[in-house]
Amino acid sequence: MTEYNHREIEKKWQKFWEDNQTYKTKIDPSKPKYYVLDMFPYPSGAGLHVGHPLGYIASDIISRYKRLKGFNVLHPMGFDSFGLPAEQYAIQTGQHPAITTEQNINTFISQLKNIGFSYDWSRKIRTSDPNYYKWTQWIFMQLFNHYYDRTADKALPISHLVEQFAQGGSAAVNAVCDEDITEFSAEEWKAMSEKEQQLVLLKYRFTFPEESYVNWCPGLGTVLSNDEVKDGVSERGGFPVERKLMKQWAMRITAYADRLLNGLDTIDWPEPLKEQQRNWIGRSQGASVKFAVEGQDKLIEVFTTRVDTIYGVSFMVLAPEHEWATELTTADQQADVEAYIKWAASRSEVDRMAEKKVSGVFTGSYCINPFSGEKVPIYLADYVLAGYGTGAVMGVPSGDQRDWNFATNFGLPIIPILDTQKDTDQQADNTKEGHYINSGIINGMTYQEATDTLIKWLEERKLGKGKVQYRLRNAVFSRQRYWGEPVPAYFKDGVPYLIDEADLPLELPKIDKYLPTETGEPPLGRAEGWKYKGEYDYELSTMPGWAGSSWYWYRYMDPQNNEAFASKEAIDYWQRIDFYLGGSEHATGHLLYSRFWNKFLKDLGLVPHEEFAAKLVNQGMIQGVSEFAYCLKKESFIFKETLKGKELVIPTLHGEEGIITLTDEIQELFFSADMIDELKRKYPSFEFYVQRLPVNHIVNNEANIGNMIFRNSFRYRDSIFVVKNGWWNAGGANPEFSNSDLKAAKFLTYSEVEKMSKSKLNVINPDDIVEKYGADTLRMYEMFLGPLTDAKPWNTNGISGTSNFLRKFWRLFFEDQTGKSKLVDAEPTADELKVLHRTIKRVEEDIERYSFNTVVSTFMIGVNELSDLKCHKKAILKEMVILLSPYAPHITEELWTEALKYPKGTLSAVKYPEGKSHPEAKFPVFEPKYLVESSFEYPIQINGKVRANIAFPVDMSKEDIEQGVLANDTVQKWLEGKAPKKVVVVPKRIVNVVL
RNA sequence: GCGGGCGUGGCGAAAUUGGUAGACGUACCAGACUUAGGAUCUGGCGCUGCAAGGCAUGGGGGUUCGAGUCCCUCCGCCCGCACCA
Repeated sequence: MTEYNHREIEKKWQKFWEDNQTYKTKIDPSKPKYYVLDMFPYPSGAGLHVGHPLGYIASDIISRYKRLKGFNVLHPMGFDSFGLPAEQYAIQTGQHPAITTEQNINTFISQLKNIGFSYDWSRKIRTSDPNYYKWTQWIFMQLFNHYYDRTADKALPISHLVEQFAQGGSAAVNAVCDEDITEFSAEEWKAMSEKEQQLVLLKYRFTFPEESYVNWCPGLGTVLSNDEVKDGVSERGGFPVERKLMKQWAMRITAYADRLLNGLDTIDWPEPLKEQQRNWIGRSQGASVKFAVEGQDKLIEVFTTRVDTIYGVSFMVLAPEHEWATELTTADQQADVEAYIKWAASRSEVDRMAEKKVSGVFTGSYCINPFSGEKVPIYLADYVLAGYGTGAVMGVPSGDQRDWNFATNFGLPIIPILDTQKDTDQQADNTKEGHYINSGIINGMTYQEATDTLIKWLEERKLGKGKVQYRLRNAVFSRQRYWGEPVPAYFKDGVPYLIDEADLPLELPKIDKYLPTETGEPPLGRAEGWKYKGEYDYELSTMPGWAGSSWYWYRYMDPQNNEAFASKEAIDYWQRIDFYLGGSEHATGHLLYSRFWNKFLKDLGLVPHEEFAAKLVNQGMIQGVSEFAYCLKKESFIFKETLKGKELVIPTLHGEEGIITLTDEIQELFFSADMIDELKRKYPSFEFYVQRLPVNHIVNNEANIGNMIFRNSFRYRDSIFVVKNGWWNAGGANPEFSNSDLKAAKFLTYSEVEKMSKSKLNVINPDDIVEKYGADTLRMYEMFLGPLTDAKPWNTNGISGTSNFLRKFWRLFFEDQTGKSKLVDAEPTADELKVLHRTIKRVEEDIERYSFNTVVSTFMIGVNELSDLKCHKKAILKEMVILLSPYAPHITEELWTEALKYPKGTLSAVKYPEGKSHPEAKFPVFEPKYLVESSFEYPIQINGKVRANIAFPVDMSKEDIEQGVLANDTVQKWLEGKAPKKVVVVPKRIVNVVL
């Protein structure tokens, strides 16, 4: 082999790893375990783009590094293969989603293998595989069969609940349940029919069907969970979402609200992500207060975080959807109220958020403030949300700006309640400082005294209590789709029952079309004769996407097991994820649901940890650079030819007219950058007449025209365009172009950084990079781009640097032309050892703190220095090979076997599954001997007091400093330039500075 | 509005604890070699200045012998949450 040929080498070693099952992992109690996991991808039809591998490369480096450190590493990969795109493709083409999914998975696998990941592919899983979703269904059944017992503070079997009901009725039970539970005695329980009992139990089960308002997305024909809705439209597809009352399965995640919150303090996850989860759970401490309705036997309960402001209440507001809204309406207000409710219901989430105007309507009824006994009017207003708290709010205009706005609008009194409140007739003041006024029993008290007094008063009279409210709501668990896990439940007499465990998996039936039925039932309604025991109707909706991903890390531990989701032995050994890597977009979806299911499984004693992933890192997104040009919209087409070279009259949106002189720069409908700026500045509405046209640029950002090379250019409709604000050829300056081909180059495009996606024509396929530069270069370059956690645009410009580095490394081993080995057996010099040891130290430290980009720099520096030293010594280079192997596994395997002539496959410890590894094949151990000379840290004394430590440069000798001689003039210069006048170096490593 | 983060050369970025700011890589300039190439090697490259030097980490102020790093303030950018009572 003469030159570094990445194509040959990578093919060879990938085949070797596959043939030898190099990365197959087994339980090995003699070694410490380490579990590295990537969030598994949805296998979309578009295949991988360069953004996907970023995290995979980092986790692969961690895996290979940990293996070299002697850990038994579990590093699997699989596919979250249920999902919408495959189903929509099925609707369009009639092809079964399983087929599409299978094809996509194969594409993904081959792309992943191209990059040389050390996955144990024998542990591959797919959530859409019946052998996998059997266990998703099994966990669902456990959820159905358990409830949350507050006394035990954990999940317990429903059978335990039934026993307690039989013994002491509902009073005997302290459990998480629906709000609308009615009390019953043990005798009443026993007297209930089977159906009645089941309906009661549903109010306790972790998963249960219920009528509830859901986010219905007509565009997708399904419901969405809160985290799948962004700004009132669906996250996927951007279709409008409306609120609709539907029968849905729900998951009682709220039972774990406190544990989900507290658990965050025990895990090493990014702080912003934890904060997002805390917000999502939204714990707020306050009180509930019951207001009696005048003339009716009703108590309106409100939740407030400021019960201390109770004497400032001047009105009561209910959400328009509140169940008592109509009952509280008096006859003369009926028309107004009905109109308001109707109007409020018609408004979408988006309207509601966009419109800040105060709206509301008086019901005609009044309620009584339990403290003051005062009568306050009851309103309906859509600033109160039906879904949070009780759907009712006490209005305190002096202390809350929204209440203030409402009160001002409807002419309601504003009562100041603290002596420190200012200008409450101008705006609300939410201060907690000062002493209460106008406030009955709390007059003169401070905030904490007042709150305690009021809550005590309420609790004594059973008119309220201290209460903790969560923003977190139960998760909707039904999707009206085909391509998901069937729910293993059937209905008898309107009550849901689980199918027999022996009947798992409940497989997806074949259907002829993938659309909902004519009657509006989910696609599974089309399955002919699909009934449990031929008799009972199955649940027709399927599970949401997050079901299969909420426990998958356990399946990798024991993927083929047919008796359990994973054997006890496997779970006991692998425990949990040590290093989990994925995008932050899963903060309130996958990562919250997974924590919930894991806690549930922990309560059942099936898994050992309360939290499933000890460490989590969010990799930043690699964005695409979208090139686009502006052109006139079709409607504006007439301007092009007729008005070229003339003063162009541009009509604007608002009817006025503008004039601009068009030059030759307008051709082919495109506008130059200068023109766009000018037009935009002059005519703000100009944008209305132009459209953004995405253009596909040439892969390597170069184009050949005649004998000139243009970089950063793109091709569109056979014309070459030069990107951004200028163009140049190899010569640099702006030449005049006479060639007619080049005229188009005068048109400049814009570029924007945005998410990589097929529709934006900005996708870079890693296969192309691998083909051109090799997988090792891709791996190193992606790490070199910047900190792992930062979002960054893909930019191929710098890739030659890492490519050159690998070639340079190669040349340390071989003669360029002859292919002869350059390696020698001579003893390394101190300089050579210094380079090696410094590299080892930095690489180790940087990998441990996940600073993958600086590791690449360290390699480059090391190799440059070894080149300068003309160091071709085996003793040095074999350690460099091991050191580099996590980053560039192919070239290092090749160099090891070819140049270092060790037996094949001794590079990494994992090659010897029987536990034997070559003595040399360990990660090099840091040997401080040669590092001492690279830098010193000395404490520096100023006027007798140690003020700082100084790191002295490499080329200053230890003796010089200790003898008080400053040999190095850089240090001297630096110190003299600053405040100290004289520097004295004293023995015992103290530098004494005299001012 | 609330919460979190960030701001360093033409560009991506280093600087682990307050201690020579800009490592490393790109891009660019000059040169060497030459089988003319998108190869390799050498030198240069924050700004300013002939130089010595001076000025530089968004602006201003502070603490310190010493600040990219800590504190205050203003400006700008990004992310998350948002009628949550």
